[in-house]
Amino acid sequence: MSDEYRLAREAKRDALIKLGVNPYEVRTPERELAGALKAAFEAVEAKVAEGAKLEGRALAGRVLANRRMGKAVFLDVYDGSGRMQVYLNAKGIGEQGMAIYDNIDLGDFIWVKGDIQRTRTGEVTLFATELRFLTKALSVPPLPREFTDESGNKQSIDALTDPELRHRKRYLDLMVHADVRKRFEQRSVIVAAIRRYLEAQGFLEVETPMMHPIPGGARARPFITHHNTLHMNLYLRIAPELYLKRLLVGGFERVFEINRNFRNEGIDHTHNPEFTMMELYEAYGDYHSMMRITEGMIRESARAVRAFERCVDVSSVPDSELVFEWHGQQLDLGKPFARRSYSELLREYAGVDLHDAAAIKAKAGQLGLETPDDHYMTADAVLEATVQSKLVQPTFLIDYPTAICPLTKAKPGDPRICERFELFICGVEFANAFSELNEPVEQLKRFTEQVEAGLKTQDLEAPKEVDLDYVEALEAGMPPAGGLGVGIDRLVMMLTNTESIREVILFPHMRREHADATAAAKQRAKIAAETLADELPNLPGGKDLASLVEQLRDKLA
RNA sequence: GGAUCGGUAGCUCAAUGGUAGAGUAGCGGCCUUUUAAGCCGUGGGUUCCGGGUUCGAGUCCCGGCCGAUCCA
Repeated sequence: MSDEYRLAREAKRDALIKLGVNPYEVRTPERELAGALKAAFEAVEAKVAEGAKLEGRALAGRVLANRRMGKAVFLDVYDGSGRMQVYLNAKGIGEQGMAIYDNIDLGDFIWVKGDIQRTRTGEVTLFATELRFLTKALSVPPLPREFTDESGNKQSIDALTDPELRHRKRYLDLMVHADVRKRFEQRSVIVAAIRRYLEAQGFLEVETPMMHPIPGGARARPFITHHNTLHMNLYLRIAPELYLKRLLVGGFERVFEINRNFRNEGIDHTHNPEFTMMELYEAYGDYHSMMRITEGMIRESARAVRAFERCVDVSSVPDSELVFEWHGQQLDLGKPFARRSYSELLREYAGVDLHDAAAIKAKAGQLGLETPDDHYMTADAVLEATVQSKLVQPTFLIDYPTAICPLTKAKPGDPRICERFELFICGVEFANAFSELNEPVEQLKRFTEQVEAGLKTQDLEAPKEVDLDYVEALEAGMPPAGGLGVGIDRLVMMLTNTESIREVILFPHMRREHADATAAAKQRAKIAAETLADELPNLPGGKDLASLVEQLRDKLA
């Protein structure tokens, strides 16, 4: 029978109730962390020659190992700080206590109190004089095993190695993999370091809408959602950019936001449909100040990770210690980042002049690239194919062609080139920044061209509509400014030497398990029918159609 | 979107087209300082789903679902 485990645990749960024990206890008596108890014990030990002892200390946590030695028992209890061994016997906790013990399974939570001493084998152990049951686990935790094989090598059998299971049931992954927990702690350390860095420079953290009436600020297909009572479609944001710049118009001079963006594109080891982006805007700044901030922010994040790894103070980590390994490369984040111009690198690696449309087209053909019917978009494809992977050490790729940067100010003296950079490390884009375009007339022109070009070429990623409200905001006057976006997930990947974005996102997107293609299609059709039924009555002449849709909806239901 | 690989006990994995197994976890027993505890005994399966070939399919074929890797 497949649920014998569950039945056994349910029986123990019921036995606990019979003993007068609540298997889902409400309150936990005072307790200390395993790590703190060990440290305290070792401090006592340092002063006492023999028989060091800490009396009457309590611990709470999850039981993940149970070694019964006849009438004595050793449990491994884990809390947020780590592991502590607990010793139980009838002499310590009484027959009643041992009766409770008989109903403990791996995965359950308990509270114990007693004296801390070393065992004969030298392990710091809590010899329990009191045992309380806290929480029953009805399923078996996947347990990692370590053992020594025939040839004497230490081997470990990892529980839960299947990435699918690990991601779908992240709670189990976290429960049994200390390194996974650590990676997410590092993520938090990185985000905290960024906040600290920006706040120290006078940036204000703000929150702007996640649901946009017109998606903008990036080239990407949006997710569409619907507001029922407003009878309008909304888009999950693809970038916060246009809202943050409205704040510069309003008078905030330094703002940033760390939050999710949503892009309706494929999923692979570097793309998750929702990902975390840091965007900031600095009034009176430009792309030079953005380079300074980008470099400083990444360096401070790196320093924070090093300090966390070594359990030392952040300020004690020198720049020379900021070498990180990623994709098998040694990356020196302590040294100043290189700056190379777009046209220079294109000439160096592709052998073509950025402004020579014919040469670019020929090169693209030679590389077998799908060429959009657009000079500078083709140039960008050529650059991506020839240059990008060569940029291993941190490199600012600067001075982009204006034609592919609708939100960027042109360089004084050359309208074909604009003040934008992207930061590449190991061939991966880490940051995107520019001197922000703040001329409303020019902005309207570029937006309009972008929409028209997108319609003409059926470009799904191009904007479908001009955000006139944003242009109107610029008419009120936005100060000259620099803006910057940094992908947080990628930064965490680099600083934790991780190859897949799914390993740095707690709950990466997964398809539904046991999905049925037919049922899913029916579901989508049903949603479409309901939306239509909702919308049609509001259209002139829509009433007749609405009744047809009602029939359709009933059939699908 | 394409190619390749994978899905077997709670977990980690075996199984030439011929009775689906092992370790661990579970259950029962012995053992009051163990730590992969040990020893004895014992239960546990929709082999991802649906078809097909075959006397016979975990295995071969087709379709689907869910992943992984590489490519676009």
